[in-house]
Amino acid sequence: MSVTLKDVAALAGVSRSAVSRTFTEGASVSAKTRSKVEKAAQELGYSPNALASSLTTGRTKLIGLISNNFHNPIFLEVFDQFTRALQERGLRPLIVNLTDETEPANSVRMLRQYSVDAVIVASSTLPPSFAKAFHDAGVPVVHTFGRSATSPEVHVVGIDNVECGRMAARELMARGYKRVGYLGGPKDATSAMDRYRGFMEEVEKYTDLEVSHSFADNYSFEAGRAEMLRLLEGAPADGYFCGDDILSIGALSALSDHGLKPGIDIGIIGLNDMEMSRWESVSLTTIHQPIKQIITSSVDLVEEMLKDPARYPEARIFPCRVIERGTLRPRS
Amino acid sequence: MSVTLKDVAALAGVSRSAVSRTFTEGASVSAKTRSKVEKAAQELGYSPNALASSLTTGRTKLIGLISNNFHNPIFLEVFDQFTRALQERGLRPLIVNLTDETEPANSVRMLRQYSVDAVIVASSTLPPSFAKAFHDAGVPVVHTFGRSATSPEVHVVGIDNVECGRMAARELMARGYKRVGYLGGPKDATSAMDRYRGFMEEVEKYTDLEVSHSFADNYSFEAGRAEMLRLLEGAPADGYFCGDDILSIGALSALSDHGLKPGIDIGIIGLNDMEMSRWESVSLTTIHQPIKQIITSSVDLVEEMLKDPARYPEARIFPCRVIERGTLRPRS
DNA sequence: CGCCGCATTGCAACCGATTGCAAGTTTCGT
DNA sequence: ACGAAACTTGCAATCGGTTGCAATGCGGCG
Repeated sequence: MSVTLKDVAALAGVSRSAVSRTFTEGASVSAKTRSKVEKAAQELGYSPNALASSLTTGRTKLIGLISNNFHNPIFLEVFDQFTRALQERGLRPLIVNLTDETEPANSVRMLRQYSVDAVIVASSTLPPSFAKAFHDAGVPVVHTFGRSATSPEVHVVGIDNVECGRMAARELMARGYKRVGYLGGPKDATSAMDRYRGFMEEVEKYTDLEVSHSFADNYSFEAGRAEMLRLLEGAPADGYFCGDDILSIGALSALSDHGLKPGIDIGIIGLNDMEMSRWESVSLTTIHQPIKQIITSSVDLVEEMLKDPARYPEARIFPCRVIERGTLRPRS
Repeated sequence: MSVTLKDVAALAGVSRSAVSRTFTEGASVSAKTRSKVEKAAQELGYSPNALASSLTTGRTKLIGLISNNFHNPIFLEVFDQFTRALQERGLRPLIVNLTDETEPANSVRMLRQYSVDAVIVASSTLPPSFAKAFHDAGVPVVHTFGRSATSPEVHVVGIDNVECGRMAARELMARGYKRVGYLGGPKDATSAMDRYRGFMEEVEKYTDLEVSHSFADNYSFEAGRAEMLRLLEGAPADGYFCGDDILSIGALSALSDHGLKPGIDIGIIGLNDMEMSRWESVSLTTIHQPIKQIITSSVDLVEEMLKDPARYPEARIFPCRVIERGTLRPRS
């Protein structure tokens, strides 16, 4: 079928080893043999079989990329960045779509069958135990957007969600909101709970605040919208921290249904600063998360793990900052 | 390092062949050996190395998934569908992000190195020659969202873009628009040109129309918005066919900047019917493209190619229909 | 009881590459 | 010109599995 090492060796009149060596960095081949081999390879249209070589080298350059969030537009940006960053380093993303599945067992088995060199868990909702399962199975793993910890069990790259919760609370208070609410992602999402914790921690320092909270079914426009519509049925707060931009945008849509103006009637602050939040018609005040750096850093970390698999687990936490646009009233 | 066939064979006290056979469908093994092997495998946590076996079987179950569109939110839906459909069939998507690259040579070489069983080119902008390059290299390929043709050189699954152009034109005319415009994707995108062709074909049948056209830099919100802003500087048309929903949404944002109401001051019809188009604040009248069926059908086709690689190229074209929402005035 | 046929099993070659080792060839200093 | 050091090169084993083939064992039948 396809042309192999042997064919090239035969045509070039050298041994298979010689061919192999001309295609591996830093092997000992004379200029003469090399050129003979290259000519033959050219002629036959040969390119080495990466999987066969992985058998002996133990490296496939395949990286499992796992996610469970295919409804939040931010993930298009995330995939774009990840796939490019990996490609630039000669690594290949093998995607696992985890929708409707929370058990790691299947993914672990599957990715081990394909001998991935490492795994990236790109999810802000999965618990640390998920990534841990790969670690336990001997597969190097980094959990991007994962729950940060002072002594992580696996590599984590992301933000301090608790601190973001505090930051949002402080921002609402600085603008004089007195009836504040947290509208978070699903209760089983670690990010939703961490942001909630930070938010509550901060608002509880004050006694003149009326605090409420609720959780959307998932991180999506529809869920954010539905939850805000529900809140508007009763007595809503006047300032909300929505745990994610796409929830915020859903919530904004609900406000608009009720003829309420964001930033005037009700304040909203999001988290992520995704592309859409900058759109004129949205203009969402939000907490910026440095996605690009997080992803670059994650892939850096993957490379370092490949060099030293026993590397001690590390948490890389990036600072966030508030981006002021139009959905909160001015600071008082 | 990891546990292999040999380890299991040793523990179970059988030959390596026996172990291999218990893990391959329909091989001849007695119940007794099978259970011995299964017990040993269980104990050692063995799972077969898919890549090693691919060496002899010639099947990796790896499918290259190539795209160059990571800025259009519709592609999040596309990736979701593709990855799930492939997984359900036991196939693994190996992603290639083609941003800023139009030459197939690199992708072909890379995917051949990884011995993918087949390739899916998911792009409405790449020319047929791109997919053809895989075919020529002996890699089965299906071009999803590709340019349809009566005698395709490779398998194509998608819609008839020319017909969609006509459909949009008819729709604008049925609603009494007289100064009509096409605001398409980039000029080098096959879909943009095909839609343009159909649109012009239809409007040129009438002499009482004033027709204009322009092309955005790419299929993105920003590009659609920028192009519409530019048009609004001069004398805009009163009814536009935007070659894609995300362009439409960008254009809507531009209208809103100028205080213009879609459906009242200027009509807009898009194409795709992506999730966002249904959002209240958008409510885009658009041409629905049956994404899910297209993707399922593409993956079906991949499976059939695996069975019969010499399969004769086929075009599977799905019908589209207009979804009426709020950005065109009522039919007159 | 003997023979036949079938299911099961292990041997060994092979898939496409890499690599340690030893033999052969250069290169270079003196 | 000679010998040692440094390169090159091919052989053969190996990576983790698969599979054709021949050998083995078994049951069943006459």
